[in-house]
Amino acid sequence: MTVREIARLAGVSVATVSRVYNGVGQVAPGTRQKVLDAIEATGYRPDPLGQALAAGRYGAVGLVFPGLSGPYFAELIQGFESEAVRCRSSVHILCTHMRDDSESQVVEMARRVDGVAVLGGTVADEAVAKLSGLVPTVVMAGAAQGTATSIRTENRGAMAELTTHLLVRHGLRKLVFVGAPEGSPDVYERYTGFTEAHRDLGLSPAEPLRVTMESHDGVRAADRLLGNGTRPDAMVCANDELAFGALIAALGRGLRVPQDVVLTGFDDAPMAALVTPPLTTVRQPVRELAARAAAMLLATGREGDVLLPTDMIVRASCGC
Amino acid sequence: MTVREIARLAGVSVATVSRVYNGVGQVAPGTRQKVLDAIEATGYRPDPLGQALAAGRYGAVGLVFPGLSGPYFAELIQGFESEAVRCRSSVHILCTHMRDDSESQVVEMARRVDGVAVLGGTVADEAVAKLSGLVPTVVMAGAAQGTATSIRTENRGAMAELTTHLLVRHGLRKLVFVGAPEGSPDVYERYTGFTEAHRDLGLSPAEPLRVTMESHDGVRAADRLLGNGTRPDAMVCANDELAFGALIAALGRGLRVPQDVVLTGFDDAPMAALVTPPLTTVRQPVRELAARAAAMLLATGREGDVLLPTDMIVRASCGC
DNA sequence: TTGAAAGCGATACCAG
DNA sequence: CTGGTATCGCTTTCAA
Repeated sequence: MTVREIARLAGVSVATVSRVYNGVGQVAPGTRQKVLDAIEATGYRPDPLGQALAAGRYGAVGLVFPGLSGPYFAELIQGFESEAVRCRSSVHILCTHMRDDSESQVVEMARRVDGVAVLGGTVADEAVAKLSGLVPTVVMAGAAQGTATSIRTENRGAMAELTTHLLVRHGLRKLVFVGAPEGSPDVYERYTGFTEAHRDLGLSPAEPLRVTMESHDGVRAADRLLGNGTRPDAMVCANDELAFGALIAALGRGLRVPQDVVLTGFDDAPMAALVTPPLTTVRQPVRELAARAAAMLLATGREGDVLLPTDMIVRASCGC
Repeated sequence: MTVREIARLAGVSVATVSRVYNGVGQVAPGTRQKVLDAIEATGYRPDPLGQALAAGRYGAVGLVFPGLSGPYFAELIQGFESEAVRCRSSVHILCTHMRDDSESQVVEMARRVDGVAVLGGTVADEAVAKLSGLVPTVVMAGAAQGTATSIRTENRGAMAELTTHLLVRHGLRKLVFVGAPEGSPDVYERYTGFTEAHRDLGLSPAEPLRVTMESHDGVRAADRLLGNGTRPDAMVCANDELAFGALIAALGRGLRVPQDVVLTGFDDAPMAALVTPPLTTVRQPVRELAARAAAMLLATGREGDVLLPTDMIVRASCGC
């Protein structure tokens, strides 16, 4: 079914079909009805390709992230997708993980979409800057580059608050940050909050235990940290997944949480409240972050950089 | 940059530019070089939209799934995406979760891609049949409908083997299947294997504990099952995530696994080998499943239905 | 109010 | 070996 078919069926020109379908311009009621009947009878829907070519718009937005695992990415993708679909836009995804030619692929993607949202730390800053010259771009959970805008959550302050809580309220001293600050802007900011809290109290923070962000990495981290005699007072994990892994490993060794070792996370994943002991963590609105990123891409008026608030959630795993 | 620009720059016709760029037909070396120079100088890359319109192909494939979380979906998406990108195709995603108009959205997606892979149980069978009339379709982890093909893993046999192991090798009797058979073809098949194993031994299986598939559901399931006096011998979880949640909940109550309660999973997620005790489960090639689904969509010769093998992985959580 | 026709960007056939 | 031109499906002037 093409416009021409419908035009033939309704005995009008393609221009009129287009006008009726899109509800623009003036069309006589009788003519309009003939066209609507033809559309109804055939179930005609315009080919998105033709529309895109004519309009110079693609009706699609892109989402770029490194790889994915755990509830964080699940929320991110679903938040983004929901908003995009609501705006009648389709969603392209690109996982760059472990691929060396990711920059060219991102640029390639940019040619097929009306805007791209990229997760901070996924591609090089220069690539983001370049991308932003091609198509509206928003960096999620990272810093804007070029003409891109950014949307992020308050990581640093929340982690500083959490760390201070451990240091002051619980009097802990041997804290180890679990996560790689170099891995992503998010983790970098969290680690910055961690060190700031120490410095503010005249303490010097330990080196972070650099691991990736999946729960099995938390298991390994706990095995390294809790195995020998120099066990830390607390493992301050860069996300909840790590904390869950660490929790399983700690319990598996017969250690008690929080008595023998304190554990904290970040994200407030659904399971955080359900594990024993419930996890002290920081809630961040990931779904909203992604949804707003999509909205920023699709909206006409461009918003500036956005910072979403986070909340420290104190449960029992810190000793409270 | 359009073909016309390049043609003008190189002093040739658009036809020649197209020939050079696509490496088809005969072009004189000198002419070829002029075109290549112009392409090089401008960084020209043909607009995918124009190509799609001319070729009647979109250079994109679609992936449809309910919602997502956990390692299963991570593997699925990444496997699909990797193969699609390898075949120079872009990836559209659609999450139907909790959306009532998913059928029309799937059809809408079908109009923008060269093929659609849908996860079994995501949309109604009739919708899949309809879809398969529109565009090449493959059902992952589910039954084919209409002209769609399917690719799945051997769920039933593996679960029957695992259940038999529990029943015969460990002499357990009170087994509870955790998962909703109605939720997806995958879980249905697993439950079928579970019941078959019972019947083969003249036993009658208990009703399944119907829960969704995320780890926090495993926590809740364990709380329900392990709380009162009628604790089962084993929780046979429909996937590893549920088992992890159940493990955390069990350990949190001071129960020992496998002495007090046996736990098994399905998927062999990375963490399965790392938890304490290591999880007895079934390994299924999710990544390969998804990659082959993408390949089936993109390949010229259509494959028939595919069944991928699974492996029972016996670790310590079953009592071995 | 309507239609003819010019794009949008690329491919491919048919002459030359 | 090369160029002109029709074509893909749609939108949008411009005239009538």
